[in-house]
Amino acid sequence: MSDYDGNFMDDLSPLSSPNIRGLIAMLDQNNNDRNPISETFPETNLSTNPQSEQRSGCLRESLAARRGFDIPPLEIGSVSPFANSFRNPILVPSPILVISPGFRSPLLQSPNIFSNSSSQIIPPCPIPNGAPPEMVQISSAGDQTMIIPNNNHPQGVVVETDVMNHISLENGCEEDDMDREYNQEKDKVEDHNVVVEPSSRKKRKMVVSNMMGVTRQNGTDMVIIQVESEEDHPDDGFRWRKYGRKVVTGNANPRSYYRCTYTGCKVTKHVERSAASMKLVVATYDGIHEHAPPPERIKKSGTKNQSGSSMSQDPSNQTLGLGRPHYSSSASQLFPSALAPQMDMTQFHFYGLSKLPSLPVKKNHERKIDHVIPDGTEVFKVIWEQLFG
DNA sequence: CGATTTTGACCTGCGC
DNA sequence: GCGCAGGTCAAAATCG
Repeated sequence: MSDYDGNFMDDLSPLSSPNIRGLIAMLDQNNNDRNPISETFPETNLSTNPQSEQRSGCLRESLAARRGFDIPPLEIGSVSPFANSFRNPILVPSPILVISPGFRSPLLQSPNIFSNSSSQIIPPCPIPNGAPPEMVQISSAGDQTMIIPNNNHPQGVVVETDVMNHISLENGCEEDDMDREYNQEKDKVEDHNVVVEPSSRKKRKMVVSNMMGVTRQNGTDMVIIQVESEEDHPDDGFRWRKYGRKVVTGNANPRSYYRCTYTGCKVTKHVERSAASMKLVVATYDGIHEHAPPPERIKKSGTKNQSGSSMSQDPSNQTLGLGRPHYSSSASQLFPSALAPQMDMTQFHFYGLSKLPSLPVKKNHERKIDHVIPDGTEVFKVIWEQLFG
């Protein structure tokens, strides 16, 4: 039996899993004079399109001024060297949070930090004063949001954003007042840089956002994660059986469909290479594992993991880190087990990571990944510092 | 021989 | 009603 099987349930004591309401109350106490994130996050998006930046920027500032806060000016150069490649006004640049091989972050594994969020009304989280736009937003349940200031990360999380392109097309997804206000005004702006037609019910379900987000949608258990991986099916700790493969429109790379092989588990996922970059694998998880990951199979030396179904003894292997955690991972080194926040990432969406309009794929145009998080735990560390630091 | 992948056919929902 | 697209089924093939 693995460490995980033996210990992880013991780590899930109520005290070790402060609920989000409590977390945010703590934040409020520490950040009384700061703007709530729910009002702030539209400004976290950056434009890389000079024209739309000009127009949307004015709108953004106008809206922000009405809300009583300032928006720091954007320096394009501080965002990403390939930000300028997104200039097509009808395309939404994909958010990029590049997670390197070996990613098995507690951020993606702890099951409870935002648990039961759909039924709660959560006060908005504050963010630091003067927070720059280069930040990773973590949001949940529409009214739960965390933002990770990008520049707090020692190596800089790669986040490409485009000004206020947060368009929720979720059927029944509630916009907050500012979003609604913004979208109404945005519609008046010609040549705004997003055109997304909700042409079907499935498409309506998607949320287009150029920011990296972690959000749980009411009534859904879908998570979309994009990672850099050479493997077509990166290890996520669970065992999967492939049951289908399909080429979908907008992506020449086939999508593979997997089902969790655990008896009774109905979690499915599909995995495809990003149309924008062959380096990126987009995994969409549907459902929540109600079981622990199976013990890791012992990989015989010299044999390939034939199934591609995610079992490996090699800690350097690619992981997506969904489901419940192996606390033998670096997570347990970052936090004492009793403090390690619990969050099941199958309860969140990473908006805009896969359901975005296709990016232009240019031959000989290689999108450079200039910053890669060496270990996903760093992402969580940043969140943790924001919450309790 | 069991587990897993492959792949064409089929099903379902949606827009027109 | 038809066509399209996404998702699933299931028999055959493959692998260890």
